[in-house]
Amino acid sequence: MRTVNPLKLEARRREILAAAQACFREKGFHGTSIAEICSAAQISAGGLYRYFASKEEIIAAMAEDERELVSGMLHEVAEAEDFFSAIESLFERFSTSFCDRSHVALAAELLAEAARNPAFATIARQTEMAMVADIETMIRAGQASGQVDPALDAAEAATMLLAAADGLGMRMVILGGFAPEEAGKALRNFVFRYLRAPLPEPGETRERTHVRRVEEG
Amino acid sequence: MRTVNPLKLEARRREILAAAQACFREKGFHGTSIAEICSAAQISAGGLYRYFASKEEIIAAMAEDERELVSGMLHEVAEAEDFFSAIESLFERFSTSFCDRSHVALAAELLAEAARNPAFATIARQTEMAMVADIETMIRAGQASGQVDPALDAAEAATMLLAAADGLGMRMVILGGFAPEEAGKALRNFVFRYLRAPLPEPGETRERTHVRRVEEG
Amino acid sequence: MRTVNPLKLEARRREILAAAQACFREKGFHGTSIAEICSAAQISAGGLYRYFASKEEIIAAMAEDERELVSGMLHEVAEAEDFFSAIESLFERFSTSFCDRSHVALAAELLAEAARNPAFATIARQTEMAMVADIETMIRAGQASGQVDPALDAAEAATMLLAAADGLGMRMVILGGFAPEEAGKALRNFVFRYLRAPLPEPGETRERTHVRRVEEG
Amino acid sequence: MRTVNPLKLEARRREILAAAQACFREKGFHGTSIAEICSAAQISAGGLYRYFASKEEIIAAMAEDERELVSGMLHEVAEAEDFFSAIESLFERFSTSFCDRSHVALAAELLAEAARNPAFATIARQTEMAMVADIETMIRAGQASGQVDPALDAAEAATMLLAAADGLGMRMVILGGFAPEEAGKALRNFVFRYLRAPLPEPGETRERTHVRRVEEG
DNA sequence: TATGAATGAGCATTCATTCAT
DNA sequence: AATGAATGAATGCTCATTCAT
Repeated sequence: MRTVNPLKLEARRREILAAAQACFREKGFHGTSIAEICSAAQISAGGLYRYFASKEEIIAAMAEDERELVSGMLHEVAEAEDFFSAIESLFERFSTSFCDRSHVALAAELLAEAARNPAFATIARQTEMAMVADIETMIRAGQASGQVDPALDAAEAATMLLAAADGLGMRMVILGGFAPEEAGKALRNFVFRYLRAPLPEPGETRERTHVRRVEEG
Repeated sequence: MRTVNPLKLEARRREILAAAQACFREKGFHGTSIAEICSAAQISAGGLYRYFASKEEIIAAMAEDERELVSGMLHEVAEAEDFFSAIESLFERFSTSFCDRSHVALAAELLAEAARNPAFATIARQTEMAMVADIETMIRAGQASGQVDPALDAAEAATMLLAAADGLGMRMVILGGFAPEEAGKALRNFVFRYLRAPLPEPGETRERTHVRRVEEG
Repeated sequence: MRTVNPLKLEARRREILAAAQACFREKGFHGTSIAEICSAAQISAGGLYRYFASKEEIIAAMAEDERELVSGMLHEVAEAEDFFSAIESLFERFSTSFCDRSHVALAAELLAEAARNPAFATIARQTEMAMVADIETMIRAGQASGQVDPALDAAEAATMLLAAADGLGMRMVILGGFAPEEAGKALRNFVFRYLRAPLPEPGETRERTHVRRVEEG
Repeated sequence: MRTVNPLKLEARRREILAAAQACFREKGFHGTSIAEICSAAQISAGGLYRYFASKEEIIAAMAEDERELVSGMLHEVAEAEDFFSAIESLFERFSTSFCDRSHVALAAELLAEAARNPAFATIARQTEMAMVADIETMIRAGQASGQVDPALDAAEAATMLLAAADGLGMRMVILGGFAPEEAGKALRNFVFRYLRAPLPEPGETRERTHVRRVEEG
């Protein structure tokens, strides 16, 4: 008698997911058929349905995978001892992985789907909350160290930061003639201006520890 | 009768477009069938195809309509005599029309489509360029009047602003429990912090014409 | 009050027919839409239906036109005083007008249609009968003059001749690599061999007026 | 189950093809819908498309089937030891299988399609070439045995023979009142007259082995 | 357990024909 | 007499999903 091997099962599941992701990136959710995923994952249609109950579930699982990946990365970044190095590391990741056309296309599609489908909305919300929480932590650290304006609401600022990065990423991909470095510079510029602690009022003698001014324009 | 009536034709076209938009808002591009649009527009399938060559063309026409609407609105706003009143007017519009769930869903879907389909990408690009141009004008006016940091690159700032508004709007809709006023406040807060002219260095005696500080948190 | 001008009506009808024929030649019956014919004939859909009750009727009318043309031509040829010059003239026409790809395509399509549709079959039959009759006349003349074997059934031979020409024409167009001159030569070769009077038996003293031998191979 | 059964697949494919052929024979290519074929083959629309990529491919496959059938038959006939028995066998087949109205209708339609569609043209060309080759062989044998005029170009004669048979078959179907036997007789008459070796000139003493004269008219 | 053949509703699109004007 | 907008049934084809083996 064959015992079910849950590890092998999980491994196969991840293989399918990876294949699906590759397809989705290339052709989008609506442009990818189950048959194509089956081909890519070297599995039969019937077989695939032992791992996922529907196409929607595949998309959702993939989205959740992505969520864990991004969340993990962010969490890691947020644990950097210093606010400054954390934010720098963040920029780097942004330029590195967010520049990919297919990644942004997928994100946009996921967002569009989430706007209609509660199941996806839940996943998106969870991702968002986790990310906001991590960035919020970073910002609070920055506030504690005097690098970030203490008057800012950390949660709001975190959301804002994500929103800006998101919007910029999409513009980068859709507008085409828009280099990743430019986007990176614009984002960095925005972050520092938005978060910066105000200059000390005349007479005050506070250390200038706040986020350094960046060359603009 | 002999005379072709281009007005009536155009009117019918707009009716169909409006019906299509309503369908798309409710169920999305992929969730709406031509038959549904026909039902909504009270026209037969064959009739519809006298006005549009394909479903894609309907979507594109609708997107362009939206483009003209938004561009027009923005242009109007940008022509306000004063930077401050312009930006206030902008916030108001943002809260009023961008709050609509279906509107954002449509925008997200369009974006997702634009990431794959060059025809839509072109439309999106044109919209974006027109909007950036108008906001750039606004920002330059603000820089001239000393309300906006002259060190800022106006075009970059305009793009940034749109990106942030976009990202925020989508978060508002997808995160659900996120009130328009909060989003509005967050956006306003962002804009003023991002655009504000630096405080005069100690010793300088410059009028404090820059964007007033807003209560935060 | 406008009087109906039957001449003008007939003229317009022929214009439409000519336009339709051009379309059919280019794209075939099934590949041509009424709308295309309307475009080509510069007439509205409604207008066209004042002249013809259906698409089928247009095809039929065109076929009948063709019939009259071909019949007329053949009749003219058949009236040549001499069998030999008649048959030569026929070969020339064959090479000239039957070589055209679109002509053969149309003929093939008409034949296919006639095999299913009695209305077309009738037209085809009439054409055929008229042509057979004329060629029969020619052959009889040839028999009278001793150029054609008197033992031949003239009607059968006429049908045979048409069949061979038809089949050869289609092969020429469909097989492609097959020059009109080759086809012409093959046809001529066939006709002379098929029709030729037998050589006089030894001892007979008959003038050698029969169809001259053609160089073969 | 694990094993793919290519035999069963092929069998089902042939079933579908047979059903399609029946439909096409009855109503023609354009008059037969995929739904009708599905009904006849007892298969769903989706199922059918597992075997054929398009309606066109079904027609093409059927045409190729026919090609193999006819080619095979001809090849068999051509291998007869004696020219005379081969040609007799051919006439018999012609009368037997070419007499069928639906068969000729199909052939005519295929020809019409081939005149416009290169894919069909290729198939038609291959069929033709195979048939010509076989008949050419027959004719050469006849020339070797002195039954056929050695002056004839065998390839040309083979084409001519097919053309005549084709044209005659179509006339038979389209003209309606035209019995298979008459057509058969006409064809035989044609073949013998066309192929016959010339009578020996007076003085020559050659055996009269050439094709025997047939009673005419 | 895995296969892949089969399903069948659903889709966008076409087009000969009609008819109010 | 002529227009051209409108019809609507029909078409070829797709694809997520099921199930006998």
